[in-house]
Amino acid sequence: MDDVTPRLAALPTWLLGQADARAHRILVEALSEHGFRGYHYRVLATLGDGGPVSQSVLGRGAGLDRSDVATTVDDLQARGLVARTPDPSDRRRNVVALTPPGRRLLGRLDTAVAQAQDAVLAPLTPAERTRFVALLARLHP
Amino acid sequence: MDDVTPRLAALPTWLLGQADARAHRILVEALSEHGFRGYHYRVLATLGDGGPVSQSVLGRGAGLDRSDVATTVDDLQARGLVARTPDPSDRRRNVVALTPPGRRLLGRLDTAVAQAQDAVLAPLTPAERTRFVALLARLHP
DNA sequence: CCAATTTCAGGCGTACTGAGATCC
DNA sequence: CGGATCTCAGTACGCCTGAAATTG
Repeated sequence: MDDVTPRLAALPTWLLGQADARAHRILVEALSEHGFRGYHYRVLATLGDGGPVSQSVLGRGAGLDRSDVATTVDDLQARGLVARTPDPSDRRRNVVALTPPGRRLLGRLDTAVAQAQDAVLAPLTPAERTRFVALLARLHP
Repeated sequence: MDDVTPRLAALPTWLLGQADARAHRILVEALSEHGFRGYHYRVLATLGDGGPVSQSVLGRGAGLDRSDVATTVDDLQARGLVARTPDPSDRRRNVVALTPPGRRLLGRLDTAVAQAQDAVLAPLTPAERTRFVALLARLHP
């Protein structure tokens, strides 16, 4: 993308958006080859880290709106990748957990995502990647 | 966002997406206070830099799809901010140009965007901002 | 005939809002 | 009662595709 106009090219947020758009495309491509979208991976990854949780906790961890958690978990449940069971101790809650097939899938998606990361960061040297990620992490307070 | 789960927090693309989502929200907020969206600003900024151009060139410069250029220019034309005239030398083309009100508006939007930038980059020192932007610029080959 | 430009209709994915039902 | 949780319907935005009409 070398034909970015001067004014836009001078905007950090524009650069950020461009870089994220590229990363997003590569990531989406990697996931869609397996038949999934970003929401699916975020939910699976969050469950893989945190174990069975309520949908509200799941949404906070994965960065999904309360409303989108429901439909995403629906999808994953229909494919047998997560189990949704009412919490006996608080019947307002649904407890969502990875199934064994879900955990196996998560492993494969992790590999695909790792390869996508390398493609995204390919223009940077290892030292630059470290600095870049550190600055990124500082960027939301 | 300190409750990001470990697996996602370890992904550079995830960090990139988070940072961009925050920048995007701040930018959208700043523009919508003036009654405009991202597409509007991108088109105005591109016209402000490059002068009158055809819609295809405009779309390439602003990073808009061919299809969205038409409706965005429609919007701006209806508000009297751009003028769309057929190119006499190639009647397939529409030449789009800023009107005086459009140029004045662009100045105000530039100010609003500049303030949004500062908000986005606030966590970084000036030296860090420079390094960050330089790394970002390297990130698409 | 082929290529470029514009326009139209529409889909997909992410993000969000409001309202209602259920339960603590 | 207030407050939390989940579900559903609907919206907005950015990004993209396919097809048609016009012109070079």
